[in-house]
Amino acid sequence: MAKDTKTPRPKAETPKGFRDYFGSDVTDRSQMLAQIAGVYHRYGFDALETSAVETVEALGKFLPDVDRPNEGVFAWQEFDDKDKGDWLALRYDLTAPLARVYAQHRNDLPTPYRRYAMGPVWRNEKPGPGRFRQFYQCDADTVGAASVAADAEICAMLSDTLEAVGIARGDYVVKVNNRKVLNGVMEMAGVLDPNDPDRFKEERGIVLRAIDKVDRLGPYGVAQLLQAGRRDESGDFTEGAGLGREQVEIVMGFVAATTRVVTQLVEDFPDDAGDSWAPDNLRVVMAHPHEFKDRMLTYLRNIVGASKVGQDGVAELSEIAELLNLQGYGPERIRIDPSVVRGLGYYTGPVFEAELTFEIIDDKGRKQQFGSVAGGGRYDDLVKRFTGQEVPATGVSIGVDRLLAALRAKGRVGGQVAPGPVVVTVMDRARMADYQTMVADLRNAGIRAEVYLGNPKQFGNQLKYADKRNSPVAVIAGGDEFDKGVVQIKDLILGAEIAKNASLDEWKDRPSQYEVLRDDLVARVQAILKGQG
RNA sequence: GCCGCCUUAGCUCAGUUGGUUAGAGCGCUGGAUUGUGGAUCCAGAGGUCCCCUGUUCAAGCCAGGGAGGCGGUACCA
Repeated sequence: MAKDTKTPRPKAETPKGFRDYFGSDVTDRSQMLAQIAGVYHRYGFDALETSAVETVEALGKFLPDVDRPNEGVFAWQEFDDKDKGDWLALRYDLTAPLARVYAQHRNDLPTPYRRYAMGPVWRNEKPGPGRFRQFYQCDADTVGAASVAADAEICAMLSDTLEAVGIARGDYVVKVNNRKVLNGVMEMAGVLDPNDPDRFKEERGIVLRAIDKVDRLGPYGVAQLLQAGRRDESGDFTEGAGLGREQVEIVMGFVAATTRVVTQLVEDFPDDAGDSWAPDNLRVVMAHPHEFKDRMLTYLRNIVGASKVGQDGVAELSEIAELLNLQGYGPERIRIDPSVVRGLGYYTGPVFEAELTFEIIDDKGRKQQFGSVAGGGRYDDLVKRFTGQEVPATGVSIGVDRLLAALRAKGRVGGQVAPGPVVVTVMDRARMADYQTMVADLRNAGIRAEVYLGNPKQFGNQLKYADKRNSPVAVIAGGDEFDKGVVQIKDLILGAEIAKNASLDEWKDRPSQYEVLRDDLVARVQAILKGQG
C-alpha cells in the first residue's frame, strides 16, 4: 500500500571514533604544534614528514586476519591479484616510520639522527571516551645515541616544551623510571629468569600492568592484582598474577617506594613538610631534592638486590638524575617515579611520562585529573628489525589532542570565540561590484572581510549571518548612501553590548551605527577594530 | 571483551490502558517587508518512531533477538 519509492538517504555522520575539526580546533592546534616544533627545532632536531601509509611489515605487524578488523591497524592488501599484493596500513604511531626511514637512509643521514615529526596516526580499535581512531602525535627522537645524555636531554626538552605551550611549572611533572629497574624487581620477585627470558612472561605482564595502575587503584588494588585478581565496581573481574606472599611483598615494596622515601623525609625534616602526610606531599621533596634523589636510588638499589640488570638500571637512573640536576631541572619539573611502566614489549631502558597535576571540574561537577599527556623512552631494538644491527634510540611522543584539551580547560587556549570577518551587506544587487570593491579595499588593508552571498532580499538575515559569524563590523550601503558617497558602519560588538542593558527601542535607535564617507571606510573600520581590541 | 543505562525530525524532547493522518520548542527555508542583528507575525520543508522476528483485528508502545550510543571496567604499539 505504501509506496516504497523512497530511497534511504545517506546518514550524515562522522564514522565512529573520528572527529571533524572546525575553525579554532584547527588553528589552535596548529599554533600549539608550531610552539612545540619551535622547542624541538631549538634543541637541534630536524623536521621529518613521512607517508601516512606504510607496509605492514615495516610497521611490525603480522599479516592481519582478513576476517577480523585487522588487529588494531587499518590495513588492506594492495591488489586482489592472487595474494600477490603488498599489505599496507595506515601508521599507528610515528616511531615505527622513523625506524624504517633511518634504516632506509642510514648512509645519508647523520648519526646520531635527531628528528621531530607531527601528524595524525590511526588505530583501528574500539573508540572510548576521549579515545579516537585518528589522533595527533608530536614526536622527537634521537637515533644512534646510546648515551643516557640523550635520554636526559629528551626529558629536559619535554619539560621546556610543556612550559612553552603554556603549562605552568608545577602544573606538570615529568616522571622518570627505567625498565631495567623493573626487570630487576621482576627477577627478585621470581617472575623473571635471566637465563630463560620467556618464562613467566604472562605473570610479568600482569605485574607490570598492576604497577602501572597504582595511581588509580591504590596499593590494595595492586596487591589484589598481584594475587588472585580483582573485581571492580562494575562487576568485571581481572585475572591476577597468582604470586605468593613473599613475591607480593617485594613488588609492593617497590610500588610503595615513593611513599616510603617521602615518609622518611618527612620524619627527618618535619619543618619542611606540608600539613599533610599524604604520599603526594611533595613540599619536603622540593626542599630537599638531593636527599630525595639519593634516598630513592638507595631504596631502589636495595630492592633490586643482586640483580645485575636491576643495578644497571639504578645506575642509569642515577646518571640521568645527576645530569638533570646539574642543569637545574629539579624535582619540581622532573623526578624519579618507579611506578612509570609504559608499553610492555617496547622500551628497554629509561622510560618517562609527563603528567599534568592540576585538577579540572568536568561538566558533571566532578574533579578530574588530566593525567598523562606525553610519554617516551629508550627502544634499542626497533631499527634492528631492518638492518640486523643494534641501533640505540630514545624519544618522546606528545599526545597533541589531550594536551590541547588541557590547555583549553586551563583557559590558556581558545576561550573566546574567534572573531569573524567584516561583513559587507547587500542592499542593491546591481551594485555588487561596488560591494566587492569595498571588500577588496578592506582586504588590501589586511582586514578579514567578505560580501554577504546569501539571499539579499531579507536584509535582517544578513545581520543575523554577521552575528553568527561573530563579525566585529557590518557595512551597509544602499541607494541613499551611494548618492551621498557615504556608507553606514555598524559596530556589532558595541551593539550587542548596548543590547544587554537597553530596551528594544533604545537599541533600535542604532547608537552603534555611524555614517562615514566611502573614502574613509577602511580607516574607520580599522579604528573600530582597534577599539574592540 | 564484561557490567549498567539509553535509542521518536538537523538539535532537545513529549507521545495516554496498544486505537485514525506521530507532535512541540529551537534551528532551517520562504513570505506580509529590496533599509537594520538580541526578542514581531504567517507559512513551508524536514520522520525507516534504531533493525529483525513474534503476539494482536490493530505495535512508536508488548515479547524475544540483534545493532548503535553513553557511562564504568579491561586491553592498548
